[in-house]
Amino acid sequence: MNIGDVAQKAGLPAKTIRYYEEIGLIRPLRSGNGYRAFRESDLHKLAFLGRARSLGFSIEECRTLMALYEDKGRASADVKALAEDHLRQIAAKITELRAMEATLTTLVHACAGDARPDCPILTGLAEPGKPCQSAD
Amino acid sequence: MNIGDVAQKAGLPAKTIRYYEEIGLIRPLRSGNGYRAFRESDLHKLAFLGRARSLGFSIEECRTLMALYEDKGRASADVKALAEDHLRQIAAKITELRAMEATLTTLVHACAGDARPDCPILTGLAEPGKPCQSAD
DNA sequence: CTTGACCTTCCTGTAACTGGAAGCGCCATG
DNA sequence: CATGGCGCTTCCAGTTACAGGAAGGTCAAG
Repeated sequence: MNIGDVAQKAGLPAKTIRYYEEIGLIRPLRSGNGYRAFRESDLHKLAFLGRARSLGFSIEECRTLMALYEDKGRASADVKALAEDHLRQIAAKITELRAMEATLTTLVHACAGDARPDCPILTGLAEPGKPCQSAD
Repeated sequence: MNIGDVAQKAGLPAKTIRYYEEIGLIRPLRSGNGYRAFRESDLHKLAFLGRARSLGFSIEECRTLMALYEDKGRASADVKALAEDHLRQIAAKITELRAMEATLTTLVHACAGDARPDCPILTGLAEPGKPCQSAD
């Protein structure tokens, strides 16, 4: 399979696939003409990566997940720990976003949104009183 | 005021303040020794920026907000539109994160998390069936 | 033989900073 | 007066996970 085929089947851009090879997540063979020659196993890995990425795992986390996936002697506890850690990160992000949403919603509701210049959103940003955590 | 003072008062790293000057968000004066000389108005702007950033506005959105803030003839509708648009982005992000959270939570609950290699998390990632949207 | 789709590599750019090196200014102490 | 140490300066590199695009090789069809 050439890169276009796997890109189509895995639902990933060819650019991304080349990038994944560059950083060592996959190691496709090469044809005589220099084209990448993907095996079924490469496609399988790419699909795995695509799904892991879509769940928000970072590239490095995906690398670890792939290693665990290929290690037939792994302990499921290791996988679970990684997933739970990631889940905590997701939850934290949601909490942060909800705080932003709440504050901003309040400001938006207070704003008339007409042709006049008076704007509680701007004064809310200008005045102290709401440090509004910016964790990450 | 030197940069250390405003960094302290605005709650922003000095590095960030230099960066904001570099991209034209602020224009502090300079003392004879080459040090940045911040006025109260600069500090005020930095605090404004810090709060806007903490609400998740991008740098470019902050630039627009600052311009609106300084335009005494602005229409509050313009500010509100920007804020509402941002609010939609936040809501979309939350929705996306919640979908990830739900899927991953299901997988995690199905995983024993012991010393055995059997792991529903890995098989869930490996098998097709859950495209798991990765919008942004 | 040419055209066009597909492939290759390489370089640049993104957002919003962070870290660090090299070097000057300023204040205080010995 | 010399020296230390902190604070300031600029500039360069690195971060994440790719995307865009240029320049050029390959392959099948007409």
